[in-house]
Amino acid sequence: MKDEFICKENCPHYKIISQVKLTCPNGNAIIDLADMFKIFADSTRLKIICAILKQELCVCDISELLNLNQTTVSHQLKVLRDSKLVKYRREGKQIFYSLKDEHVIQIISAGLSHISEEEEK
Amino acid sequence: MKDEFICKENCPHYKIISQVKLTCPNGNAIIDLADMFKIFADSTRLKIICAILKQELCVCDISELLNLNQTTVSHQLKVLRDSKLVKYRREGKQIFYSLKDEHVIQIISAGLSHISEEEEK
DNA sequence: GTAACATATGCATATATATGCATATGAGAT
DNA sequence: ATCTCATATGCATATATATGCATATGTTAC
Repeated sequence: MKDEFICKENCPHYKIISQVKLTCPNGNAIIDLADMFKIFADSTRLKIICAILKQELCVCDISELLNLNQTTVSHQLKVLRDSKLVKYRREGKQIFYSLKDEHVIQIISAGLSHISEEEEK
Repeated sequence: MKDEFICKENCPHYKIISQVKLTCPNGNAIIDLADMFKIFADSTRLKIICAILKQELCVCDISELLNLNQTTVSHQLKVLRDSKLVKYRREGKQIFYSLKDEHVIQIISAGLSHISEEEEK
């Protein structure tokens, strides 16, 4: 990628750019943030999250409720476990999942309020 | 997908399930929400968003600042335009992009506060 | 008009990932 | 120990999407 032909002298506003560089989150934080949003970027996972938003449910309940294959639910629950968004407890043969903290609710409601405002326009 | 062999009589907690069905966002809202989070789920787009968080920048500035190919930046700006998260204005040959509203900042800071709390643990 | 520049877009490709089948694991009941 | 049930996991596959090259579009200057 040659940078000579890209508006080197004319265009870039160097003073602004150096200011922005200071205030931007650093590269790792950005990647962590993107990884976190990836978790919410799948409708199946979002449905699961919403299902356990207010109470714990076992895997089978979630499958039944959302009309999803048990395998699919387990796969996505693993993703949610790995990203530490859910906790779980065993009770006999069943495993009950629930949300780990309140941040999830904040993130989702921030998203929902954006969506709903878009619809008004 | 046969539903007979899935814990039909033993497991599902039908009363809870019917309650949850009432409180869950409906399918379309979930899909819209997932689509919105998809936008934030890519580090290149997040970088671009952060770059224009506080002031407008032209495409060339963004490429320069983030050390990204101009084509890549244009592609991702198109995604952001299509999802109505950014606005833009032309000034001569250059086009300046900026954020469209405050929701973006709320969503990102909700995400950031989750990230930073995770690190403390 | 043409040349130069800033940005956008079509196409091809590489990479990620969501899903489902088959099967493994782990727990209770007999 | 064996059977059944609830859940998890390995593997294969289909789909989505991020990127870059080549090129098109739109603007200014001459």
